[in-house]
Amino acid sequence: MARTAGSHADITGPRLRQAALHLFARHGYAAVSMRQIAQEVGVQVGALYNYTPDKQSLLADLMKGHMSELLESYADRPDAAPMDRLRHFVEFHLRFHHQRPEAVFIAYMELRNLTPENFAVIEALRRRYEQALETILRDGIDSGVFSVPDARIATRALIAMLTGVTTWFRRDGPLPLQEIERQYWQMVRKAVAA
Amino acid sequence: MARTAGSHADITGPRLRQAALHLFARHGYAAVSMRQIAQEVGVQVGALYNYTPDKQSLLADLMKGHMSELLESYADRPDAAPMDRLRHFVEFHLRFHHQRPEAVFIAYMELRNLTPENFAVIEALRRRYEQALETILRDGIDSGVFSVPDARIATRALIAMLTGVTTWFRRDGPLPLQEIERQYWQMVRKAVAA
DNA sequence: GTCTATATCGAGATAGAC
DNA sequence: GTCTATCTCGATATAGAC
Repeated sequence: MARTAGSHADITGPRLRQAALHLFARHGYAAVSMRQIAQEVGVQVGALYNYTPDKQSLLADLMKGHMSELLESYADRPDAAPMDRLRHFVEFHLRFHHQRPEAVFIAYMELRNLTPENFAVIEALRRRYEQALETILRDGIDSGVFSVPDARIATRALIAMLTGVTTWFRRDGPLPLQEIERQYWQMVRKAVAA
Repeated sequence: MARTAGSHADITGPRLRQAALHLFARHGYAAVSMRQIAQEVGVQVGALYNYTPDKQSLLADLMKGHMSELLESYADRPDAAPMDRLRHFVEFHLRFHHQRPEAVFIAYMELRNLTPENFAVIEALRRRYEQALETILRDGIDSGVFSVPDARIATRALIAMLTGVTTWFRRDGPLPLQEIERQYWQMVRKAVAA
């Protein structure tokens, strides 16, 4: 089974995605060139276009992949008590985002650089995720364990707070993730408690 | 007092800053060209360089101006009760940021596009502002009215939550700013209360 | 102070040989 | 599948006339 010299279909694809993720997160989509990405991957520019039709698709695919994975990974427990579901959401959110800081960063920094069509797709996925938290809050309000004037606003406030962790948390910093989880959970719990 | 035909020193300067603010916020620093800015201002590209040595300085000046204004506008009341000071901070933060959504957006989206020297300056200003809130929290912890495990982490959490408002709040939306203030204050107060 | 013209560079993307 | 070479375009920035 002779192969064409220099053929590496199975590894160049993933490497391209990884390099783009890394560079987009670090310098921003608009500031990164296909040439830079090619260098990081270790191929020439032309070769990249075997794996993506253009730069925009590269960004859109990264974001769609991230958001899809987020939604697939999250599993609500509609039968559990709202307080337990909220705690589960907070832990899930912090852990999931902690494991992919670059994808998270891109997902909310590069929305402006999506074409309108791609933006609509990402926005719909993001909205679905927010709905998950909003539902928990509404259920808790209905059963009297939570007290917030507007579940929609509280949802946005909590997600902004939780996602903000990725802007400063460092894996090799003084605090373990578990401690961050504990402290954020305290604040979230108290903020919405009845 | 004859003036050179086409001379508009006094208005082109401010217009340049305004156009850059608007375009950077909308499309991102790296995605905006000096040509676009010139078109928005209503002059040719070359004329812009009478007002800024280069594009980077334009960004840095906008950010420095914003952060300086933020720090100058905020006045703590160190003799007041921590709870009152916290409330004052929350209201100030929401109102100030509400009045300049574009500058706010740039201030935390374009940090990556600053040269290391400019970044250091902005970062120091940002740190000083965070310190203002952190001090309030520490004083409140000392006097027993607040209860959070770590004032530094709580500071970051609260600022992320409050600043997040600018990503979705619209002046012409269904909710007045006053209502937003009320709801966020409730959540902040409860989150850090003893 | 603004204009036109231009120098210099690097961008995204494609063609065709291997 | 990757390479080299290239097309086309637009970027930042500057020079010199008005």
